[in-house]
Amino acid sequence: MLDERKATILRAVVTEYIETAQPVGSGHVASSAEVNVSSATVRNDMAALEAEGYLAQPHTSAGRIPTEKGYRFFVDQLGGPGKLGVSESQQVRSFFSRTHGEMEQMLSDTSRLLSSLTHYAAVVVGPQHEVATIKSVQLVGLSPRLVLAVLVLSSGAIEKHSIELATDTDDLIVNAAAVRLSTLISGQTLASASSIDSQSLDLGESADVAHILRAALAVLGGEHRHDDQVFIGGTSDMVASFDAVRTVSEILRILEQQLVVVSLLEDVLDRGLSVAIGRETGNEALADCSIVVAPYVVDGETAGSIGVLGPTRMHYDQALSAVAVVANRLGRTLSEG
Amino acid sequence: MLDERKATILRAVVTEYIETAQPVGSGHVASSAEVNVSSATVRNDMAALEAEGYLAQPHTSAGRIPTEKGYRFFVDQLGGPGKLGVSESQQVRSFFSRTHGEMEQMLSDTSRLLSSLTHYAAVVVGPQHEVATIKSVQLVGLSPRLVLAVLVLSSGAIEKHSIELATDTDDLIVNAAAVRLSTLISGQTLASASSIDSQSLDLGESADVAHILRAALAVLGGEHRHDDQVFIGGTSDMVASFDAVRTVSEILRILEQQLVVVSLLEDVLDRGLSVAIGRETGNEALADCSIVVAPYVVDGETAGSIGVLGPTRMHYDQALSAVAVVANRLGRTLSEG
DNA sequence: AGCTGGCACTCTCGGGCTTCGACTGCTTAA
DNA sequence: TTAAGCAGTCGAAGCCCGAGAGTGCCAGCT
Repeated sequence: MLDERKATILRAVVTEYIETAQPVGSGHVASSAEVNVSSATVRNDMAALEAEGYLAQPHTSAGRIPTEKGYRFFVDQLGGPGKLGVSESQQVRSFFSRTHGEMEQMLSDTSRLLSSLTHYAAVVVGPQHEVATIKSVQLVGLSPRLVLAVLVLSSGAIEKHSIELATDTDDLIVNAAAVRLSTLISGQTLASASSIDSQSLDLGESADVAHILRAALAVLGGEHRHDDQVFIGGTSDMVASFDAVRTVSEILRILEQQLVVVSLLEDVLDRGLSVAIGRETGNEALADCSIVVAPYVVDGETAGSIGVLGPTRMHYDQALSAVAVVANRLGRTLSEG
Repeated sequence: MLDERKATILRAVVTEYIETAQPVGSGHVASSAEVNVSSATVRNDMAALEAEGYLAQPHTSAGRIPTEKGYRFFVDQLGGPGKLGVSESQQVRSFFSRTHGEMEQMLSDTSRLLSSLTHYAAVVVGPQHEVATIKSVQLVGLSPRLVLAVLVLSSGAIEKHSIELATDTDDLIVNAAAVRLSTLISGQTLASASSIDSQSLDLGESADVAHILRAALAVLGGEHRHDDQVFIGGTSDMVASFDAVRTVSEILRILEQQLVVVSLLEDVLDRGLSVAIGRETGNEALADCSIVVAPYVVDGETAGSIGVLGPTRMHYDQALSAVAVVANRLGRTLSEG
């Protein structure tokens, strides 16, 4: 599609623009190291690249800036993540050697790590609970009509659900229900636990206990995917890449809607991409943003995803490497635990 | 200190400036409803107000803008929070009638409510755990050397701590330790639980069980205040009040450090204030910001605090009312549960 | 045929200049 | 003590102009 020289010129324009945020002219390209032709030749090729939709001109007699198609070509021909710089990979190593236990804390710290590596906003989506099995379940009565169910999953995650009862209860009943519930669902996955037929268990229970059990199972079934854990860090870094407060505000609004963020990342992965550029993100408010995303694998299963959100003119190579390395290490660390 | 007319003029300047973000001149003040003197008289008084430090001039022949001292006077003479508008108080009522159970979710939603009421960033600091008693404690073995301790507090909050062991263990030992631990600390406060002398319990335990118990108690003691729960919402709204991306980035950096935010709010409360203006916040990066904060009371005890963070030219009356009303309702709702 | 140098043209950006208008401060009179 | 008037100040906006950066195209060279 693009001959070698045009590809080189396009590459040069993109890297230069990412660096300077200024439209880049034929002169700069011609004087760059990889290009050995005169500026006039570059001009001709740049005109062709513009005609084909890879570049755009903010106005006549200004330099060119890459279009989304231009960035897309640039990213595609990058061909996968490169290596991390020494200080960065040092930082990653020391982070993962230091980190331990406490999943929630770890994921939150990971988002901080990723944003500090890339200087963009980092998003870490916690493991799906569907594959994890229930390690332990506990019911705690907080008030006569309010019971808290606390589940500990094999992944180390904790789920809590409050159960509101129609009638008063007491600790004895709650404990009886807890024991029964524990034998019913321990060792199962959340999905299979929530599909237990609550009709089948009325036999042999007191009405009160059965009442609580049914309410508990209903609650487990109800909230399925609702509580993906999402950790977002480094928004202040990312903000510095933009110059209109208006844009910043819109982007922050997106990031505040965690459900949107999660589906954003998963959409991108579903489409088999690791980078979504501008409108490719599927969100008009992110027209000036790109997303770099990677899944992480725990015990052979894709568990969650991590990503960074930055301006379309982001340092794709660095972001790709950072995301890839961190996803890899995070998966491995979670697998051990 | 200030005669009535000067106070009125100052009030007019502040409200006008809050509305328009433009320096306000003597003409505007003179034509405002509450002032019945000519612009020349206003000019004289404004010059005096400037000399006394309530107003400042960006440059000669521009209008005046309030200084921090000016805002301070304005806020003080406001004399406590006023009433909320009808649509806002409607919103609050419907929120608190809808909300129920699940504390974490409730606090997070509260921060959303508060930011939607004020259009500034809202901070909600969860109840301190120190006063709450331990309702239930559970130990779950995740791997041979990793045990998760899950505490349910009377407030409905959940604390989890991972415990790393020096030697392998198994479920039998963990369960024995859990039973023992439960009898030891159930019903106590976190503070008193963590002060249990771990020497006194070696008797009558197997070495393995004692090992876990000691580790568990150590962990409880260690992290004391560390995990205040903080919920921040509405940053995108607040951002829109500023016009320099630079400023925005610095403010976001502060908000990302949750520990800083918590101590910021508590500092203000400790000084007996409900509003901190500009540098009064004690943070140079927040020189252009003000904080409005209120504690909330659960079961007669001050449990936590909520606040909003906005530009110094914020709508103090609205913010004060919103914070006061929400703090009040939140405390009452948490007291019932 | 393809590349290059040259040239005319376009358009932004910044400086300098002027005008306009919004203020102020001061002086004077009621 | 207040009001009115007046001169003075300074930023904002508009305008012009020159400089500079870039472009497109053409003619000539390899």
